[in-house]
Amino acid sequence: MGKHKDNQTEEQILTAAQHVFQTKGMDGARMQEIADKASINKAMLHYYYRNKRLLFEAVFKKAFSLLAPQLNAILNDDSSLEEKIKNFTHDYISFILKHPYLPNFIIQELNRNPKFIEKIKNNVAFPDISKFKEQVNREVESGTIRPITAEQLFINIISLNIFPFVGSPLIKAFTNVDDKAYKTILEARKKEVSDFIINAIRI
Amino acid sequence: MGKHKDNQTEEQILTAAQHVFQTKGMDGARMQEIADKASINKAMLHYYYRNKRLLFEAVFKKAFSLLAPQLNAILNDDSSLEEKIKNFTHDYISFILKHPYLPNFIIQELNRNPKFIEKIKNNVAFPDISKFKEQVNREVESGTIRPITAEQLFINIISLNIFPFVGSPLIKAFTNVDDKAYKTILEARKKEVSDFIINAIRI
DNA sequence: GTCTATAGCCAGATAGAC
DNA sequence: GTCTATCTGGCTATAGAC
Repeated sequence: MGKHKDNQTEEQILTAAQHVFQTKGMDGARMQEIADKASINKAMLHYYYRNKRLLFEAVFKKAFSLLAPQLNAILNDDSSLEEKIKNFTHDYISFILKHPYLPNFIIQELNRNPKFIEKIKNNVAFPDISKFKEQVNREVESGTIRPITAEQLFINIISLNIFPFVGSPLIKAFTNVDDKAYKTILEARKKEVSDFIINAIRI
Repeated sequence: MGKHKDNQTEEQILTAAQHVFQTKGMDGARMQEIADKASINKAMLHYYYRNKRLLFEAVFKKAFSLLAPQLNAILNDDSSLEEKIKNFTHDYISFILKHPYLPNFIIQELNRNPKFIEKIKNNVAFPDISKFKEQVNREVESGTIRPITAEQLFINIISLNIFPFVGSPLIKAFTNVDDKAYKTILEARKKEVSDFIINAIRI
């Protein structure tokens, strides 16, 4: 960003690239398709981002930096655990309903290249679990929730929130619901998920 | 299968293809790499499977037909709901620990091409949720578990089971654990997940 | 900054000998 | 059935005019 005079073209490219990479993946994406979507020609892509890999990384970093703040909400604020779970599931599902492609994109590309996460750690605000960990441990010790490690609870929370988006084709097929009905189910999960978790850890 | 005289070569190819497709995906996989892994040459791949797409589909169907029976365990047997959840989470996590690449492969390729599931439905035993649905509804009506729709419970169960594998690079990074420690966490989930679910739905 | 034309490479697929 | 050699197309990337 800011290296060139015309930020508008740069943004156009990034938006087009985002769309193509997120639906086709790094290997399946075609520079020509990105150029067409951005209403420019291939040469411009290279002029602005040098090569396909760098363009991809720009898209990935942008996508990741949209997701990270969402996670920090549950990890690093001062509300009670129950409050946090309620707010997080509601906000997170609302957010992903607006960007349904995001979680799958991130996960797919991290699985393709796990080392990639190291590059990201240096570039975007990276969530930190330590505060959440202390909070969970405190509540377990004081007996206000059932015994559970912070890691397991964290995994449960993000599994229940993220998987319904990542695994949607699978779930739709198994439950035999169409796109519209599935959207309704996801909407209901804004409340359903927090109820489920809170019941699970309540004494 | 069975179209050629030499089933051994066919199996060799399928195993090699499985490995390459599951780590690189359809677009990232190279026929040359598959040939090398199978200790044959590229021409043989085409002789046995005609083209890349058909080879991929053979691999995908085989992978899917490994997963489907696992799901039927929770959907279509006669044990109690609590029993089912216990058995399923334990067996499923044990199974995936042996095939950790499987869920991500299935999900990744279904997201890349959602229509693909239609082809699968005709070829492999496909899980059916209707029996599970009746069972959950009965238990909710009789007041033995908290009110929840069968679809939401089903989504919760498979989310808690599958996501920790699919999202492992992400979770490892957030929780700051290495591969070995993560394996331990997954082992613990054989019990952790069913406890969590049963607490969540218990009155 | 933006374009057209093209270089250069690589991967999937096939021909044809054995 | 198995191999080597090769075709063909498509894709990233660049050269160079404007």
